[in-house]
Amino acid sequence: MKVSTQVTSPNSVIAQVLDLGSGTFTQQCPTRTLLDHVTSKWGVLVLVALTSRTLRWGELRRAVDGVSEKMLAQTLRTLESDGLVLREARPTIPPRVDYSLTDPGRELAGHLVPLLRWVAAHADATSTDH
Amino acid sequence: MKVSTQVTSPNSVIAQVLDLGSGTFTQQCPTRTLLDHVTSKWGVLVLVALTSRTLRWGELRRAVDGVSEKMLAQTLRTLESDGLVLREARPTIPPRVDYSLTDPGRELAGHLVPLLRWVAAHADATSTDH
DNA sequence: CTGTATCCTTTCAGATACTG
DNA sequence: CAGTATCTGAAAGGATACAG
Repeated sequence: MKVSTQVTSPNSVIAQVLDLGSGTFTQQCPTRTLLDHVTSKWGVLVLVALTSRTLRWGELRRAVDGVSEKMLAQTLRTLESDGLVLREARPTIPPRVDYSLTDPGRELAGHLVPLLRWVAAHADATSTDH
Repeated sequence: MKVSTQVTSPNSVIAQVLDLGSGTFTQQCPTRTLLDHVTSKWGVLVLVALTSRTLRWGELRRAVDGVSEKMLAQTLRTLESDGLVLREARPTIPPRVDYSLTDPGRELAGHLVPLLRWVAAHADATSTDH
């Protein structure tokens, strides 16, 4: 009859905060993978940039300052396979490819925008108070 | 009065979406650093875990499944220096250290919780439709 | 214009061992 | 209990060249 101080499952705290079944956001959970995609360095910025409107490859590259071609391509492929971004290639010369948010992508971006607004508003304060 | 297709600054798209001055979230912008901290692999989970209540080191380690001691320490130091997490060490034997959210940290976590809820709700769908 | 392929450097991250 | 220090392999990321 052991009354341990740790009766609950490993990550119960996070699951509890989110009102979800225990086991969510454990290491093996698929949520972890998706979370890493959407919170990736470039993923966040791409999703937010596409909030305004459909953008072409070149426009995206300029919108997301500092991204390399390699990382932009990789990020877009990931987000597309996650069903968050729609890629539409037109077989014209010169080629033209449009990127836009899917419905789920737009929903997600809706959560990211206020987050980035908060970050922008507090970046100065946090960098000066240490 | 030039009405070119590209009159605005490099990353104007993102600044426009966020209703902020052009230049926000450029590569050199301090917002980028803070954004990377709060959207880091372990940072997000630590902040959400601390939403429920103050947690001790050992509790945090169990709450954030899969994190190594090294990464937990590194993440906590970063979040503390950003003014998001408060660290309170008690000089007792054995040592006890409490971690909690500061007011800004709590505000930020308020944006992260709905994001993680959305991710949890869509993880299955996005992983099966490719 | 829209990418892909390759190389190379830097950073991330886990394992292990050790300290107060 | 709550960390730090060091080592090493894996992964991210950038630069360049090139292709459709």
